[in-house]
Formats: sequence, C-alpha cells, structure tokens
Amino acid sequence: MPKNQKASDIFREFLRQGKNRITPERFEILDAALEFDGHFSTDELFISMKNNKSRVSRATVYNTLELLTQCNLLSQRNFGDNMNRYESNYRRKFHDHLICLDCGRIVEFTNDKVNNIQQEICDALGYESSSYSFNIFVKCKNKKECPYHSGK
Amino acid sequence: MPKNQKASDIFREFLRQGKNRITPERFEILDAALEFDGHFSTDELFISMKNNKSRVSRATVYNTLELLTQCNLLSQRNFGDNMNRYESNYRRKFHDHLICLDCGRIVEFTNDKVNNIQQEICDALGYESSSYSFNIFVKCKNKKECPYHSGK
DNA sequence: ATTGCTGCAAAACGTTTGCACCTAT
DNA sequence: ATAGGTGCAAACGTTTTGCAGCAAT
Repeated sequence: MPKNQKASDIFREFLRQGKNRITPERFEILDAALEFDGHFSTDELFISMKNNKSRVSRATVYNTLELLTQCNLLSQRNFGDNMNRYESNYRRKFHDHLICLDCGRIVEFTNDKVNNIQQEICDALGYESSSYSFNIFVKCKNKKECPYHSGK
Repeated sequence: MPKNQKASDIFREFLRQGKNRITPERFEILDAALEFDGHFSTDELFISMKNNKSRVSRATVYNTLELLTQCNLLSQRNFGDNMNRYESNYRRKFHDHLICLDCGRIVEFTNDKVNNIQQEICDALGYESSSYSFNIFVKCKNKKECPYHSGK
C-alpha cells in the first residue's frame, strides 16, 4: 500500500477498478473505520455510527467493510469467538495477536519469523499466499496484576 | 496425552476429576467424533449421528464437544468462516492448516518452528500459553490442476 | 436510462438457553 | 434423594438476503 496516498484515494481507485460505485456512504464508513480505536466488530462500528447520527444501514456497513478488506485498508480478524472483527491497516505495521482467554485482553506483537515461515510453507506446498492468521491464546499468569481481569 | 490409554478411558478419567457424570451419550459422541474423517462442525457430527439412528440432542453434542476439547481429545479449529470445527487429537501429531480461499481445500502441515516462536513470544510478554492457531490462506496457483476447484 | 446501491425488515445460520423430565451418583 | 444431564424448542446474536426506491454513472 503506497504510504503517501490518502486512504480515501486508495479506496476510490479500488472502487473504480472494480466498477463499484463511488457513494458517500462508503466514504463515511471508511472514515468511521479508520477513526475507530482498536479492533471492532461490524455491529460495533454500525452502532457507533448510529450514535453519531449517521443514517447508514447495517447492510451497507457489512458490504463496505468487505470492500475495505479487499483493498487492504482493513484487515479482518478472527479471535475465536465466531465474530468478524476488523482493524485498520492504513499506515500501520503488520502484526499478530495474543488473546487472553481469562480477561479478553488482546496484545499485538510483531515477529518477522512468522511471515518468513508462512512464505516458505506456501512455496513448499505450491500455493500462492493470500494472507495468514497467527493467534496465540493465553492465560494471565498473575490474575491479580491483570488490569483487565476484574473488568469482565 | 498418554499414547497407550484408550480414548474412552482418558475421557472417563477427565469426567471423574471434574465431577461430571459418566453418561452413555457422552461416549456415543466421543466414538462418533473419533470416527469422523477430517474436520467437522458440531452440526455435521450431529446430523451424521442422526443418520445413524442416534437419539442424542444437538445441545448434548455442543456440550460434549466442549468437554472433549477441554481434555484434549479434540482440537477446536476456526478457518475464518465463523464456525467452530473440531478434529481428533487422539494418536495424531500436532499440525497447522493451510486453507485455499478458491476451492475450500484444507491442507495440514507440520512445522516445528511455529511452536517454538509461539513459546518465545509468550515468555517475552509474560503470559502462560494455552493454545495457538496458525492458518495460512492461499489461492490455487493453477486452477485447472486443482481437483477441488470445480466442486464448489 | 440503466444498473448498482441503499435502507429496511425478514430470514438464515450457528449457537445458547430454559425447562420439564430423567438418570448417575 | 439430589444434583447434574438430557431432549426439545425457543431465543439469541451475527450475518445474509429480498425488495422497493434511490442515485451514480
């Protein structure tokens, strides 16, 4: 993703190339998604937009988040709770996730080896890599120290 | 998991220790799960049992697969389609998965480095590892050669 | 003018829950 | 005897779909 391009320009270009229409709702959703702090579910984004007096529909949010994932402005994440979550890729370094099963906290980490291994395996098996997901599920070693633990 | 113990004995022991009751339904579900070839969803197992004239209920299947995962006879898997799948761990080597987004094929692979990295990261961040999931999503390089591609 | 997109509501889907009855302890 | 498990159906939460009207091309 070109670092110097505005997100809205990247999205507009992607929509044009796929013969998708350029609509104000789609850009409204892009803005809300980039502004959202951290990982969010489709419904969380929808509700936060509703709270800000937006008139978009749930269906349009679902549709647009899919498009934003396709053009790599967002990443889709699955943390094992059978729910799609998204996070912004725009001007962010790629990372993986550690999920605490006790308190729900999600810690992001970067590890270059994972990406290399993933590529090696694809090459060895003769496939073209599209994406990967590496999640580590943990338990708080010391529950008293975990700031999230009481909050759940 | 002790390699020389029968699966039903492992399960019985686990149930006893957790003060869970030993019921015929639970062992019927264990048998069906170990017999199932490959990855299966809860409903797939339920329906296959129904086809074999079983009288278990969907709720009991959900409940029992959870117990079988807790005692490590099964692993729960998420392949990004918002659906829990399971597979037998009994007398099998641990492995990860490559999922083809074009044709749905799932390829299992083993790579020792992944497990080491996962442990390193937990140690570095101060958490106790519980499990991890490493999925690689790919596209068929040559769709004509892919035996699964036409089937979807 | 055409065709894709939108909002809305209903449906679909996997999963969880409530409850009366049953059964392992 | 009693506490936990079962089967069934209803409820739940997330996602998809159908459709009439709207708006980008």
